[in-house]
Amino acid sequence: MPRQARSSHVTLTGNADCIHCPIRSQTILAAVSNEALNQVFESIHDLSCAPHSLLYQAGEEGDAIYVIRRGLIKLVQYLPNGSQRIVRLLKPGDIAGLESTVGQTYRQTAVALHKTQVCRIPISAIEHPDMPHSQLCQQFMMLWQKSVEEADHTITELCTGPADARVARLLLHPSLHVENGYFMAIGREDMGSILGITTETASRVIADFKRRGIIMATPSNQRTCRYDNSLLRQIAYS
Amino acid sequence: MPRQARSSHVTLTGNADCIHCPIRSQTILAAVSNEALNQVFESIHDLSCAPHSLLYQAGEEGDAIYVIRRGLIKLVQYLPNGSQRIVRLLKPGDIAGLESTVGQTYRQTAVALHKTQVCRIPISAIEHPDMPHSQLCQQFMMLWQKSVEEADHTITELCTGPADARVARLLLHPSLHVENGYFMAIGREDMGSILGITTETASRVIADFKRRGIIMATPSNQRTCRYDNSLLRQIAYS
DNA sequence: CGTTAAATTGAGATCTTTCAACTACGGTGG
DNA sequence: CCACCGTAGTTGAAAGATCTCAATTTAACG
Repeated sequence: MPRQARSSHVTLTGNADCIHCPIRSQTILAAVSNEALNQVFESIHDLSCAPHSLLYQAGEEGDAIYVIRRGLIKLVQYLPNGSQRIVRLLKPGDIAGLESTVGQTYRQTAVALHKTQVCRIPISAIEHPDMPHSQLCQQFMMLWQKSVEEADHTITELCTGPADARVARLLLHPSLHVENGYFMAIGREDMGSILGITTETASRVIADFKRRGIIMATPSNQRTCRYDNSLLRQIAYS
Repeated sequence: MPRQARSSHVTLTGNADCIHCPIRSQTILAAVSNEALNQVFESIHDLSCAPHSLLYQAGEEGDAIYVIRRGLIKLVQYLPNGSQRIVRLLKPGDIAGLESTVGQTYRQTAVALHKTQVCRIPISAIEHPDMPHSQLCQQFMMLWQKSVEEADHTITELCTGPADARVARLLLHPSLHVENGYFMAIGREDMGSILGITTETASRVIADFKRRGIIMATPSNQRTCRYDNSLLRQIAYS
């Protein structure tokens, strides 16, 4: 059963400093000139999200997109029967709430998995007359394409095959990858919601992987885990 | 194991008659004036696809999009281990090969399920200087959004829960819906590939539905089936 | 150090797959 | 016109995987 957010907090860090943003070149704002950016600058905000905090909820009027700068966001969809399913994981560089740019309400609920930093860019900023629409359009197309690809990847890799293969593929997933040989730790319940298996099964598979030495806890950092790439791959792709 | 296409044929019916096309208003060409259309007209072709024929294959250079006019198309993705997974079903009005508009190779293989008619619109036509780029851009955004939504729907509804609920949700899916109370017949193997279950399980569930009177064959038309909407819904959403 | 959430584990019930056999159907060629 | 053949669909039985429910352990945090 879905649990309600408890200590959830989204705090306004302040105005975003897009001009000096180190990852701007990797976002949709890459194509926007400093001059244009100055026009919309004030409406763009830097947010800090505590674990379990909500960026937005499914059904809300979509008035902004969110660029993930740090951490992980899950897009959760609730089913008619009350259970939930995680549809996508968003990592730094990804964008949440794209549907708001085509006038849609948010399709899923966006929840921070870890402590997360995001940039909130209101639709009004995107549609500002000084913004380079044609270039932005190209950028958005690419983002859409990426979303579809990611969703298709979820269907083919994370919803297919036995539980151990799914878990292995999830651990190999780029969103969880931090550096070579390490991945982000992720709760068993979330794991289950992504893979369409129960928490217990996820736990059993992970426990088994640990026993077999395929993954091992990193004592120094609780948030990451070390793994044996080739063994994981073998399990993931029989 | 994936079977190779046998009698597969895609035949060129001739140049498309976009000007008189009855469904043009529902496609991306809605926003294109007759004048602009006349410029690209010759490159747009009307194709007739036999069952099992290929529109394009995964990995091919994407040089056209395909508007489905009649019939059903499946987008199939092959997994490293050789098995296949159907990622999406496309019905009349949908578009296959959108990724070609952003310079990508085709991500999946597009195969006709039944006898199908499509319109092939080359990228060159879309990018023709006389075409209304800004409007087309809007249209494409909506199409992308629809693709993502469809993919997410597949994740949450067709890859989640017990086999009977999945089958029920598939039968209720808009792509299979022909008219109130009827849906398109679909092979058990394809069913399995969409739902992530085996052919046998799909067959058993369908046989069970038939015995319980939830669905019944339509004697007059082998291609469609009648169903009890409320019973199906009950099974689909416990 | 106590409290609470998360993770783990066990055992039995349930569901799905696997493998194999069998049936129904539609076309083909004699 | 009919026997033959291949494909798709169906069914059974046993093995295997996953889920459920419940108990327990571990970790996290004030």
